[in-house]
Amino acid sequence: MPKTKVPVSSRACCSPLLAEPLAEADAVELARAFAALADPVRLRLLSLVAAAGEVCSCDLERPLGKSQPTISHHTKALADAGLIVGEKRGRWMWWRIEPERIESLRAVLA
Amino acid sequence: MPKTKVPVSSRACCSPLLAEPLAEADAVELARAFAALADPVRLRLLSLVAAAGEVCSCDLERPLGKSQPTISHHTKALADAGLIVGEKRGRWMWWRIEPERIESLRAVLA
DNA sequence: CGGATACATCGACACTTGTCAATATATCGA
DNA sequence: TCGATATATTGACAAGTGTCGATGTATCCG
Repeated sequence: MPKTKVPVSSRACCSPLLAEPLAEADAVELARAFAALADPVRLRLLSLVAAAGEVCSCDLERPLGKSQPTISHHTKALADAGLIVGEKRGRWMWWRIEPERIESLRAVLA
Repeated sequence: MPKTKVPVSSRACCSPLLAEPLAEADAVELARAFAALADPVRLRLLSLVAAAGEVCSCDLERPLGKSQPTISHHTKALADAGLIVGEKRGRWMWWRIEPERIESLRAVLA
C-alpha cells in the first residue's frame, strides 16, 4: 500500500513518558500513535488480527459489524500508525500485527 | 457536568490486546483511555507532572504554551481517564500521576 | 474476453474535539 | 470586607473523524 506519511520507525520515538519531559515533536508523533488506538473498532480489529495471526479484510467486516469502506478506513489508519502491515495476495489483502511497534508504545508507558 | 463518567478503575479493563479478541464494551472503555493519550499537549502535560512529582495548574500554562481554560480542559480529560489525580490546596490545584492506571494501559499492550 | 470479487477512494454527513475570550466561583491576603 | 489570584465553566468556532453509499481499480475464473 502507499507508504503514506512518515516512514514509521519500529521504535516509538522517545524515552519513557514518565522519565523526562517530552519534546514537542515527539509528543506529536506519539499522539498520532495513540490516536490509532483510540477507537473501539480499531482495538477490536487489532485483537482479531493478533488472534488469527493473519486476516484478510473480507473476514473483518462481519465480526466488526462495519461496512467495507469503514474497514478499509480503519486498516489504513492502523497501517499508517505502523501497528499492522498488509500484504496483497491475489484479490485479498492480508494483515498482520507489527509486534515491535506495539512493544515500543508499551515501552513509552513504562 | 454529567458525573465524571464511570468511576475509573485502576486496572485498564481487560486482558492483553493481543491475547484474545476484545469484547465490544471493553474496547469502548479502552479506546477512551487511549484517547486521553492521543493529544500532544496532554502527553507533554503528563510528562511534566511525572517529572515534577506534583505540579499546580498555574505552572503548566507557560511550558505548554496554552491558555488557562485549555490547560483546565486537558487536566480534566486526563483526570477523567484516571491518568492523573488532582488535589485542591488553597487556591491551587495540584496534580500528580496515577502510576497504576498507566501501568494497566501498558499491560494491555503486552 | 467478460462477469464477479476484494479492496480503495470519493463525497457527504453528523458528531467530536482543541482552542480561546468571557465569565463565574472559590480562596487568600490586607 | 474588598481586591487579587487560581481555577472551572460557558459559548463559540474551526478542524478533525467515523460512517456509509456510490464509484473506481485490480484480480481472478470460466
